[in-house]
Amino acid sequence: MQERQGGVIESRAVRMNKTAMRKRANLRDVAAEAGVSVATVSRVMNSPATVAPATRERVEGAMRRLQWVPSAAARAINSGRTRFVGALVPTLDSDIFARVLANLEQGLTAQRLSLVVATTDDDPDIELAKARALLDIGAEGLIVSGMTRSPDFDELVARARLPVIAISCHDPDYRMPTIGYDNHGAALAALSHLTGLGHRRIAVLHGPLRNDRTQRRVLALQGQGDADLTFHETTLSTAGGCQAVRGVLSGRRPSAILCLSDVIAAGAMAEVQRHGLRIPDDMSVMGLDDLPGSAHLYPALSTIHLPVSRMGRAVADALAGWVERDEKPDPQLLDHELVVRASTGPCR
Amino acid sequence: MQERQGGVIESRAVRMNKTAMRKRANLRDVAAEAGVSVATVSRVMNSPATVAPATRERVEGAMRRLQWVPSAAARAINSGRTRFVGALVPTLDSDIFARVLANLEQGLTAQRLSLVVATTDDDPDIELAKARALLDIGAEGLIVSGMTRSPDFDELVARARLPVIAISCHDPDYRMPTIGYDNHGAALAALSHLTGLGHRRIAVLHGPLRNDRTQRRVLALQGQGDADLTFHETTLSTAGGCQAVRGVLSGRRPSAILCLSDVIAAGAMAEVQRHGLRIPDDMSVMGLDDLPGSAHLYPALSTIHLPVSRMGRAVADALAGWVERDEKPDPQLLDHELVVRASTGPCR
DNA sequence: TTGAAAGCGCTAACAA
DNA sequence: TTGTTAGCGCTTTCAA
Repeated sequence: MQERQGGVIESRAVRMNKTAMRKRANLRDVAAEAGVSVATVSRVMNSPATVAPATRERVEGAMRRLQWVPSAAARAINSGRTRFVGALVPTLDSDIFARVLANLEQGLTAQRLSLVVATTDDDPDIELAKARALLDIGAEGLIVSGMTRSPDFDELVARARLPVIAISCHDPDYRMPTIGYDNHGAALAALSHLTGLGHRRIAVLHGPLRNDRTQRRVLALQGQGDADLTFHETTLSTAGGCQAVRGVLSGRRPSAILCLSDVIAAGAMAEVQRHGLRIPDDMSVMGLDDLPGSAHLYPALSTIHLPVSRMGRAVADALAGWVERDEKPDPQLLDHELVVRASTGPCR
Repeated sequence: MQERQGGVIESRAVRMNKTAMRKRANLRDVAAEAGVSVATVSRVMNSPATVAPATRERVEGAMRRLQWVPSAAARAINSGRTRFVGALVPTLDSDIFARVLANLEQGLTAQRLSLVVATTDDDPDIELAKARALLDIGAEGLIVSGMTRSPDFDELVARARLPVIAISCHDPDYRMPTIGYDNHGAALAALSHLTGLGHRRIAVLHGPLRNDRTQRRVLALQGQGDADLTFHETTLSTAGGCQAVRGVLSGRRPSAILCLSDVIAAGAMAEVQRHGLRIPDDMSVMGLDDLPGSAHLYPALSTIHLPVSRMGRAVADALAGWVERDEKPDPQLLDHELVVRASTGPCR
């Protein structure tokens, strides 16, 4: 079959001068075209200094003529590296994950790693399926959101001995390193800002409870007996905030609305104002996230700042270190911070 | 070296029963463990029906015991497929791209393709570098934004014979298929909504001109002599909108503000209201994009709806068809649409 | 139903 | 400075 192989190369080279080649050239084709061995071609790629200039030029000419592009798969099979990791996030359609991913991608790029994204819609089964798909295509590490996993997920990553980091949450005892903030504490901080202003009757608006970060925030508040809280679940969107506020205002009116996500708060504020109420005079509105836009709403939204950009960079470094140098990172807690702006005021 | 090979397998298998294996198991290890040939193991993976149940079970047991995970690279080298494509977008930190990518990812998933994302910050050189990186790791196709390319980009994709689609724009004569909307027409539609309401003195707020989509929108308006337009470049953010409005209101006051992106409009509306002006009575504000949140701002933003979700799905189908079945897609123009809400009113 | 063996495109050890 | 060649882990004929 050496014969056959030779024949194929020959016919390719011949055809090439007339019309488009039907197949991508490989190292052997380039070597044949340049009249050198495959090793020399490989050297031109990987250690050009060890190749005589004249030879190198001949090889480079051949590469150009054959429009040769190295095969990533072949390189990967030798190096054992694919140089990309996967991120499993609930949705891409959210300012908060966009910001995490933006920073993550930048941090990974600095380490010459690429980022594959996959969305889970907060469904552990989808997460599992997409994790499988990511492993199938060769992801060297994974980022997951929160701490709700499918049972099979753990077996999967254990088998593959895969670096995995959970983000947007914090729990040093979780079976994989977490890098994130304290959702429980952040929710409490938001509430105590309102109670500190004298608010007692407070409507709490939050997204779907199947998201465990949302769940933690809600649970944190449910433990607080000193305030009169009513909880309203809605979709994680401005539309959800609007809708929930319509419900809130149709009943016994609270003096403040605590939104456990800024997107919801944005919708809530708009709807409150559409009802002719002034913020914060007639109604205080508090958020939680601190999206880039929240400072520039009208009125500017008081909220809890979550360090998502910092988180993105931290995760990039942590995962890169794990993947590249086998350094398993420690769990990392990033502080949240109260940001008082114009949407909250004293109860009256 | 057959000896050596055998010896290594042996020692691995032996060690495995005592302590963790130092290396990931491969097909040969599994075959040896199960007492079958590598071909049989491969069949268990790819066409289980052709393997005797008893044999299959033995093999599956061996896979489990050795915690075997197939190598993506080895599979890729045989199939010539990596099953992922790359998207090059200016930024992830924007509602608009988040929404495109969300739909893109969903569409690709349906075709069993994964999505690698890379950000370019609207810089052709960064785009080129990241395109190289994506090819290096084996992307089978690329999505780029707009029509500004580095000269070397074309050579790169030509050499790799790589399917590439340009999005967020429309030009049937562009050297690669475009799937997107008519930025020129959308800007004109926004303007004519305002002029139709009687507005003549209009401040136009827009993002950085190095983005060619923004540039098209601006150029479209600059050709319009019948209105008195002043242009204000700012950052593509709510903060940018706020800041630009401060400049606008310090000069001769227009009766309307036309923002060529909704994010800018959101900031602009907030700042206008902070100056004590009512929208639309004292000032009309018009957007362009129609972000999910724009309908739920206060007041609800009049804007031009760009079909970004539809675009995401269309691109997914087009690129999948190209990559999987070599069907090069035709350019595709998606219609924009005027959405009149509460932020615009008659000039007075 | 199974196995032997030839590749896939590249890297790297070793020889010349 | 260059070439020969044995792998990397898998798929896929072809034979048995």
